Amino acid sequence: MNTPRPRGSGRPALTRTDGTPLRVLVVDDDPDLAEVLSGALRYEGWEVRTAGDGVSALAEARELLPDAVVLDVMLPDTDGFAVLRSLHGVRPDVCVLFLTARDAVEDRIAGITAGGDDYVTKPFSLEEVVARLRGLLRRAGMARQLEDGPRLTVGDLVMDEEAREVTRGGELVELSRTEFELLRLLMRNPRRVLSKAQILDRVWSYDFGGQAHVVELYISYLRKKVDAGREPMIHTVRGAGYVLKPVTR
Amino acid sequence: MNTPRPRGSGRPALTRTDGTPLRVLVVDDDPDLAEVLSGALRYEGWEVRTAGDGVSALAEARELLPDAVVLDVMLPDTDGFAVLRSLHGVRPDVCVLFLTARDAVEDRIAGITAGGDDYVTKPFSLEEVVARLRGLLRRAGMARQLEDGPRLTVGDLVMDEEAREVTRGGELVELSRTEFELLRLLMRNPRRVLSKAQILDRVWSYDFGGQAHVVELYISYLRKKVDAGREPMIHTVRGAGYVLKPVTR
DNA sequence: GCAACCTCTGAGCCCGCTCTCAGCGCGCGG
DNA sequence: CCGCGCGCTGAGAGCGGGCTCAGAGGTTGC
Repeated sequence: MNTPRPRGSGRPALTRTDGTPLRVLVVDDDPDLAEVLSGALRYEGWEVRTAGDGVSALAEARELLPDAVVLDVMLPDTDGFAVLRSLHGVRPDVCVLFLTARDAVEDRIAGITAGGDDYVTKPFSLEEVVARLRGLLRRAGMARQLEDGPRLTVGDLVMDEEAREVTRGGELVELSRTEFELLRLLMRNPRRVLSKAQILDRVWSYDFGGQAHVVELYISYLRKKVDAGREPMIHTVRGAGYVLKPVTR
Repeated sequence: MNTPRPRGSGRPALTRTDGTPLRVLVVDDDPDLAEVLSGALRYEGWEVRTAGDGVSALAEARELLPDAVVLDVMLPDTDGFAVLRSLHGVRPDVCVLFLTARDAVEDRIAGITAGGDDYVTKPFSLEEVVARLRGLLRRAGMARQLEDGPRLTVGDLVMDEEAREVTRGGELVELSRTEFELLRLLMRNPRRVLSKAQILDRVWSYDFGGQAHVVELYISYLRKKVDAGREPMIHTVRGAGYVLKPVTR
């Protein structure tokens, strides 16, 4: 069996119920942003294509028949509503994740997302986009691997993404938003060393100007809450980064 | 058995007694509104089609043989009541939910709805449409899952949707209309974090221009009535939204 | 026509979260 | 064994999310 594993991932490719990889179309008029997004999604196992405006998005969509679309609301030509309608015309069950500026007309977003669709405000972190997209797919029951539910488990550490709840050994661990996203990244990459730069890229929004120092800080917060008094699961690899490992005994 | 689960909700798909998904036809001449409605209904597990006028509505109906129809009374070509008559010709037991302007001729509506059908006045909230439609289906005994009755239970919190009655620990909790709808949304998504935007989309009418601030306000109202003095069930997840959870002990 | 209620707006406050800075420990290389 | 630098952590400032109160406008019912 020769399933072409997407580059980089280490994770098995996301596949649909028929075994073919999940397809996503990224639509944004900023080519840099589109590139970053498509890179991250490819890394996650998606088959990705991009478009820069509404018209070419539709053309691509007709050809690709994507399972999901990441769609900037502000496009040079069309408006989000029209694109959405056309997309649903091409494929009624397509999942759409909107990208929108924070103070952009939120009222218009309200309503667009009324179905199963979702949105993320700029500036966003890659982890957030990836997680939302996974959420959409899971709820749509499209991906094989995701059908077991929104649970993430490493050792006795369990994360329920929908309830935003984390427990270790059955005990509830309360986390802030950033702590939660950092831990999610670690849990989705167990036993793999992640550099501070990688972490910064995925957990913090792309326009974050600060130093990699915050990563250390948040790792220390996580340790206090997750490892507190217990056998540590978060390990420092000096000069390389951090790893999350289940306790081996 | 491989029934393709329609997108949405993590709720089981709405199915008819023979196991196939419930079918609904949405008829409205405003394509944006039709899109929003069909999105929401698909999310709820319906198989949806749309039409923009009376003639194509009939054509679609003959093909789809829908279990229910969401029907704007004001159509460009025919009037809603003529469509209704024809629909009943296609399928006598079809459920119809009318959409109508507030000051429309209420007496005519009243006459129609005597037959078991229902109506909602514009502007409406999606939760309202969805709930009414569920009510129709339940009364018609068409959906499998709904046969157990209009009761919604989370912990010691119980909602009777038809009687519009809520009790916590046996004590009656009196709620205003908006409070009721907000709580219903929360109760239909227990243990799942809902963002303020999501809540706004579903509980407030689609033309609501205001800020997400109202959601906070109504959450605080709900807390005073539902959580008053008791172990809290409504929880804030900072930067993410709100969750309703049964008290864990 | 009045009273009660409901809904929403705006302002102000509080507090949790995020991040900066600084100092210290400790591992590692010399 | 010493010194440097990476990593850890405590303190604290600033910010912004979220809560509450007060009140205006609208609607319903008497």
